[in-house]
Amino acid sequence: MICSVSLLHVPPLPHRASPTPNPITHLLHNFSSPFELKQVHAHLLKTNSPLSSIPLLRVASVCALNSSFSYAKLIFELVDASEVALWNTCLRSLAEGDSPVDAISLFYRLREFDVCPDNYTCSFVLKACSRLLDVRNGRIVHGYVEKLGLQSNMFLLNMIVHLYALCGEMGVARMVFDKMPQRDVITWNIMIAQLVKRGDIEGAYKLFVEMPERNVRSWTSMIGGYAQCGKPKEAVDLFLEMEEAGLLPNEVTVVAVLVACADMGNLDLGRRIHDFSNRIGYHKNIRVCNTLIDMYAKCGCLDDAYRIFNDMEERTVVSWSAMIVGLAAHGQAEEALAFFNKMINTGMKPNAVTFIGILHACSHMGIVGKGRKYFASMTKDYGIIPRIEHYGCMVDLFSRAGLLQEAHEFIMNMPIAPNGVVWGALLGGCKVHKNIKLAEEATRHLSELDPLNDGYYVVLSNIYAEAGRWEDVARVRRLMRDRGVKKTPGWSSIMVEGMVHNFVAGDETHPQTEEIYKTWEKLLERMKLEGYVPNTSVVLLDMEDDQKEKFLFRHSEKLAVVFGLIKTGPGTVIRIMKNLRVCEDCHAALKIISVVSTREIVVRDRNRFHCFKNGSCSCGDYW
DNA sequence: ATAGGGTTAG
Repeated sequence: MICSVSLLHVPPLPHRASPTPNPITHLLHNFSSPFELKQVHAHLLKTNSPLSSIPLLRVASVCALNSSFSYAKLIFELVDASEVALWNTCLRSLAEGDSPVDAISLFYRLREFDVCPDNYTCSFVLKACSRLLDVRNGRIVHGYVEKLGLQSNMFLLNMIVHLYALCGEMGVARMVFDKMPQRDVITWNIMIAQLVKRGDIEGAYKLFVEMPERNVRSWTSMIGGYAQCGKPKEAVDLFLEMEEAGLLPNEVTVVAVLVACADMGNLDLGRRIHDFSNRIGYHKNIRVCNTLIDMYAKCGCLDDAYRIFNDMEERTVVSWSAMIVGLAAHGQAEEALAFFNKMINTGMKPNAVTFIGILHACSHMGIVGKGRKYFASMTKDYGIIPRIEHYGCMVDLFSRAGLLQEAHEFIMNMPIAPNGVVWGALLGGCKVHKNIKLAEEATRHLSELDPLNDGYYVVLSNIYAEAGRWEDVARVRRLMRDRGVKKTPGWSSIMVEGMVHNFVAGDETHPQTEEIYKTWEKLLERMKLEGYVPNTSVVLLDMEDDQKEKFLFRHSEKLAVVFGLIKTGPGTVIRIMKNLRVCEDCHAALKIISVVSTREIVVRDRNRFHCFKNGSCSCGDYW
């Protein structure tokens, strides 16, 4: 009996669609026991089927794994190829199939029956270990690699380093890495990517600097790492450096740098990457488009986000969710919900993030009833178990709407432990709706859950200040000092001609400070004619009103807007980024500025967008 | 034969 070698490459393929639903054919390709094999065998004899219809390697694998090892060997005698090579092919299909454990079992049987593993054998078993995160067997295979004298095979050592790192054994990975007589780019890249994944961006950067040569993947890992850990500036700088070095970004690089652009609101670079992607063809890539949607939405350009979404030939749940989350952040609740309906109608299944967007939209527009409905529907209709984020949205929804008691009860009845964000949402509602008692309750939990977050102390002291309880304000201040908590200084930034200009309150460091304040004075006169009245109650210091006005007029977002008016031509949209939330006075001022300057002003707040146009804001003053 | 990618509440 001779069989054609092409048979060797018939994979087990449990998924293979059989044109004729013949149960025997099906069994032949999917059997997993010698008993089933006998049935097949009997059938083949009866029908006199050609031998070429038999997937020999699968037969051998199943036999070997089911204590008919010698039978398996017999099969291999029929084939004109070396025995190890045949076993290696079996191992590979097992390692890459949906039962990698079998590859490991087969490996041990090979040893039992004196089949000597070679470098390929080891590579496939290591692959199986990686897929299973099985470091125990990995260690054993590592031992064999050394015993077989393969300890200088870079392929294998790379896989071993990768395996240890994947399984969280960074120390061992590092030791193997350090001991390697030679390393290639991949060795370094494996270490860098794994360090980044474990959040050790500094460790990764050290290796990145140290490595003798870097390829696109090395750069991409670092850029992605910085983008992910909230250091978008570093990510962008590295990206520019990479371009300088003459390397061409790939799709993954583009995604990574776009995430950074989104985070820091760097629209200029984001647009440039978009152009580049269109030129080079990356715009056909779904992930690139999803990230572009998010980038544009986070940079305040919903129209552009929508254009990307619209032009996509294929969309995933992420594309839809990115749009919904973006619309929610812009306060366009109705549109967000309309999007959700369209999404459902196209048969797309929403996920947990989709609902974060939906609930976010409801809470920002105060549509409590709908929020409740969606929260219930999420589990009932889509089987999604609410996560802490969803509970946070609900507490925010109730709190903003003034349903503070309900919010409190909701927290007490949560099936999972509330975190700082959840109590923080209640605290925020307490400030808007002036409820000192519940604010104090929230604060009690917050000083346990998130004692170093300055924001909560600030809100509480603001609540006291508004009520004129200055001795309590002083007490909170003391508490902050005792705990070493410092108030984050507010800043606003604006990008002009590719340069970021940053302003803090009362800023006098900007080279054009004088011009800015002069322009502000002139602007202020026109604003007052339009009905602007400074709202000094937002200045929570115990002082005279004219003093307060001085503080008020030097808020960073006002300075940034004035600078934008000076530096950009008529009709240009002014885009501001802010690290905290917009104060009530600035909010009122920006509405009026949008009228007297006939400009659109988009402010990205700590957690949403305000789009000021013709005297009103997209948030509908509910924020 | 060996290395990666997006959306997330305040």
